[in-house]
Amino acid sequence: MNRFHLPNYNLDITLLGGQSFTWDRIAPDHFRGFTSSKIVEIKREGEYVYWQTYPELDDEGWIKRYLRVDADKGEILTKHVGDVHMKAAIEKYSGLHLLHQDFEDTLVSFLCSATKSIVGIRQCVRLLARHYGDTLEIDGQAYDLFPTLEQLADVDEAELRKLTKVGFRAPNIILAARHMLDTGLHDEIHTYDTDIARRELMELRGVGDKVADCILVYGLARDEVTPFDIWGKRFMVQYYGMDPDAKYEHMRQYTQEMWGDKAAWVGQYLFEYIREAKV
DNA sequence: TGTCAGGTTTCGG
DNA sequence: CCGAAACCTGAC
Repeated sequence: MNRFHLPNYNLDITLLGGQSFTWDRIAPDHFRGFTSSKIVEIKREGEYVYWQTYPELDDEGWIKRYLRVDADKGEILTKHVGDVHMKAAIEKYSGLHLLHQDFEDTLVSFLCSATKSIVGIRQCVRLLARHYGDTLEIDGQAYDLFPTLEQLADVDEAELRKLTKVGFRAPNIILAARHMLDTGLHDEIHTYDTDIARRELMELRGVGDKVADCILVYGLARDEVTPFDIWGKRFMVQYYGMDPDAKYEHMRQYTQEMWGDKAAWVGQYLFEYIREAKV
């Protein structure tokens, strides 16, 4: 396997937290994940990570982008460590990092997420991969890949519901896949300003404020965005005295003022922190 | 068994 | 605009 130096990067909380749903811990500090194009293996030993990509081997550019190894987390965190809640979150999860996943996979993953727990979303994406994704054979072992937009655009809705537990989200997934292929948005959106990208995403059925913001952060690496789910609302209320009835747009404004272009990082830390705290 | 999730849409006021 | 109910499914 390949390796590079990657200190202070917690694979557990980063790969298995609320960002991605396609990673499994196959041994302590050892993970395997799937995307629509790759099976990936990552293992930590000390300050190094050992890794391999399949079927294209040694795709260092891809993995460094996915893990965002170039993001200067030190600068991001020292800037906000003066905040008492962030200080506690950083002490507990100093190795938490943001991921930059494939846009298409992120879109479909978060279309599955509405009113589902992390466990439920993980089940959904595995069933999607099992039934609709390609299979990749590595050392005689078969692995499922995340389905592509082309594959999802062609599925039968009734069959999708029956096979995958996506339930009422089934038509949203199919329509989103077709919309992307019809318009080319999945290629173009990478170049759009964040507000324009959000507006385009929210045109999709099944994409509201929160899902759009998740896709912006985890699939397009827009660091100025904080997605607000129930946990995000909780930390805004409990830590920053926000009115429990505050509207999404109001919370967005407030975090923009507090955290600016690092809002996604701060939000991710507080999210993992309050979620673990179980309130 | 019943309730409620890491939401969004739709419908009624 | 704003609040409330319905929606699939699994977990508690």
